[in-house]
Amino acid sequence: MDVQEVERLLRERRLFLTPQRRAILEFLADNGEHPTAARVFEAVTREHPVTSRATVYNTLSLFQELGVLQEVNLPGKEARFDPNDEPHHHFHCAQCDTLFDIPAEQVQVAASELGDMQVQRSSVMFEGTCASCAA
Amino acid sequence: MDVQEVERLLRERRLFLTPQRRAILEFLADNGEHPTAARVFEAVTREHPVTSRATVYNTLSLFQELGVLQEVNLPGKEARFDPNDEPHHHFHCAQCDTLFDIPAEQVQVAASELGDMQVQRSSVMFEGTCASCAA
DNA sequence: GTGGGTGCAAACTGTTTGCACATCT
DNA sequence: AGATGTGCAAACAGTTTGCACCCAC
Repeated sequence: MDVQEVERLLRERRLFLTPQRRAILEFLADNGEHPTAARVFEAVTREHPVTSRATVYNTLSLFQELGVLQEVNLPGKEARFDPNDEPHHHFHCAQCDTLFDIPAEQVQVAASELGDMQVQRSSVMFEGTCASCAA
Repeated sequence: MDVQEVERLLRERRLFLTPQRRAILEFLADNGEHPTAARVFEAVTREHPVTSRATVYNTLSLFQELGVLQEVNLPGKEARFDPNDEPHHHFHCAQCDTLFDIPAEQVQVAASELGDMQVQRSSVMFEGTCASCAA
């Protein structure tokens, strides 16, 4: 997720890059931790004490529409947001609940016999125990 | 998901096979539609008019603990429940929102370089347009 | 000036919980 | 009999919505 790129997309749609949006954007841009909406809110209010949850959710939805952000859902967990725009998959550690990115090159998915279904995207979720939990 | 098998697992744990549990079980057993909790509730109350949502949720959780049921989550959607105990993956049609099972044999997932992560399960979610929506 | 955007609080949805009563073995 | 399960309603968490005010262009 690239700040410049998002700025361009916003301009293209005649949408403002407000301070709140910029703050959320900058927080996400260099964040590999798949934060929840609550984490984003917390981080943003640290710099912008007056910010509302609604704005955070609005912005997260907007960024999803712009295609620069993806929502990841796990049963019984809050949604996590994933700003990684390289094609990739995920590994979820059942012990510590961390979500890791797995570069697409490291995973091969091959499907035969999907009939007439048109696949636009495929994502793999690995479940298991991460290195530090295994130790 | 096999009725006999679940009965056995319940007995093993000294748990009752109550009429409600049986009704939920039978509804799920031959159901390939990945129903939501609400759909299960609806179906069960058709035969057992007095049944509570709580019981449905309790039972669905119990069945998950027994390992005969899996929850499938998609962003912004209610949880779906999947009684298919053959290893398989999913195809989600973005148009009609249907969730299809894709037998595991039709999909190959190969991962290299997962480091010390211990993979216990992996599931692939395909997103796209199903045959009837494409027509 | 005018289309967005924002904050706030209330609404909403899906799910969980607490508790008295009922049921299964 | 006694553990387990149930229904009900209230609580809950996360998210969305309505609305009045505000701000960037």
